[in-house]
Amino acid sequence: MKRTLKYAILGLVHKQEMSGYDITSQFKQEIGQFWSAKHSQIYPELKRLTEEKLIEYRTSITGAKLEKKLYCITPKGTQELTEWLLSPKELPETEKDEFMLMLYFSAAIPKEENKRLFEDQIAKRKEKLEYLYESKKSLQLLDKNLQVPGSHQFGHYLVLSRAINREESYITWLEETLSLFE
Amino acid sequence: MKRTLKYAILGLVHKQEMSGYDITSQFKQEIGQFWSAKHSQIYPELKRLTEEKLIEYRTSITGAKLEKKLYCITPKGTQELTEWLLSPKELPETEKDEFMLMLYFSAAIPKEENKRLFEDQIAKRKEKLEYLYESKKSLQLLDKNLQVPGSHQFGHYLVLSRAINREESYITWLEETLSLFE
DNA sequence: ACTACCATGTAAATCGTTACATGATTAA
DNA sequence: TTAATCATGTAACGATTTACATGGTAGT
Repeated sequence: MKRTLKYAILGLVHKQEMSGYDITSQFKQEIGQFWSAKHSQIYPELKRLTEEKLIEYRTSITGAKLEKKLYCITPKGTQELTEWLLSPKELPETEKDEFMLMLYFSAAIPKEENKRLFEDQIAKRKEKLEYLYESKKSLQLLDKNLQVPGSHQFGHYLVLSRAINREESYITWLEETLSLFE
Repeated sequence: MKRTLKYAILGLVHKQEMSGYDITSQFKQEIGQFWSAKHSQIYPELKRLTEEKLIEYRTSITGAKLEKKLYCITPKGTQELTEWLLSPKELPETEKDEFMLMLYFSAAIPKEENKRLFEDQIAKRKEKLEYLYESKKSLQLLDKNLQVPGSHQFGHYLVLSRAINREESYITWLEETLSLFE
């Protein structure tokens, strides 16, 4: 009875009118670091939220025939979104990480293989971090007051900032731990 | 076709003979920070792995009638476990975090409410961190050479160490970000 | 013409949680 | 005797992914 996708969609259409395709695109942007869904999950959820009268849509035509449904939030939807936003969030008991699961059993493989796997993971995380730095740079060009609560892009800033912090601290730990093998 | 639970179970029964109940208990310990499953998912998976001849079991009786099935890994199971351990792990596109999803939309609620939610999250993460520190302390009493690769408890050390790093860096970010609101 | 992208949906399978269901053992 | 823990399973539901399925638009 958590229905987090429901609130993710309500939050997005609260910001502005959006199609299912637009929501799918958003989950490929910054917020996708912390929540996402495939279009095959989004379209049925949009239908359900419409039935629940939390959102509604108008139809817009692009070109000659291409139809899209632009969803916006209803007052009832805003009410439920606000309640969710204000509710304290419990910590998940488990934050799954396949690499760490592997490490837990890594006594079963040779030290050299362990080092190789650490190096591979560090390279991948550094690549992702570079991409996050670039995203933050682009965002800063758009908005000088980025770090001020209430600035237009503050939500974007928060997720990028935390995504960077998450990667940086993971990489630091990987590097420090790899050095134990040397 | 990922079947991560399969490898989690193979890894556990590779360490030592174990019942479904024992596996469930393990997921409530350190490794549960990075992977877990409920018993309702574990028992069917044990059945499946047995059919696939990756594990096998003997029956043991406690007291007068209480039966338990003690599973161990087969050579075929060890083979598949090793292949998985040696394979580089892709980064997940999304590492879900409901608190961060909320923050992305938090422009919709008052600054004071934001601060309250940050403080709540910091308190919860600090409480968890204290528990992790205590676990590490207990582990250090068991094993002086903890931080040496190859030490008996090295797998435990790695997961605890990373769990602590993860909480510490999250808390640091939360505190720094909260200060932007002041 | 062709490619990348826009746009929406459904079906099937898998993964994961909550609830249902039962019974034994151990220590206070 | 009663509560906590040991022990194993299934059923129903919900969440998520992969695959199936179709067609339009815009730029080169």
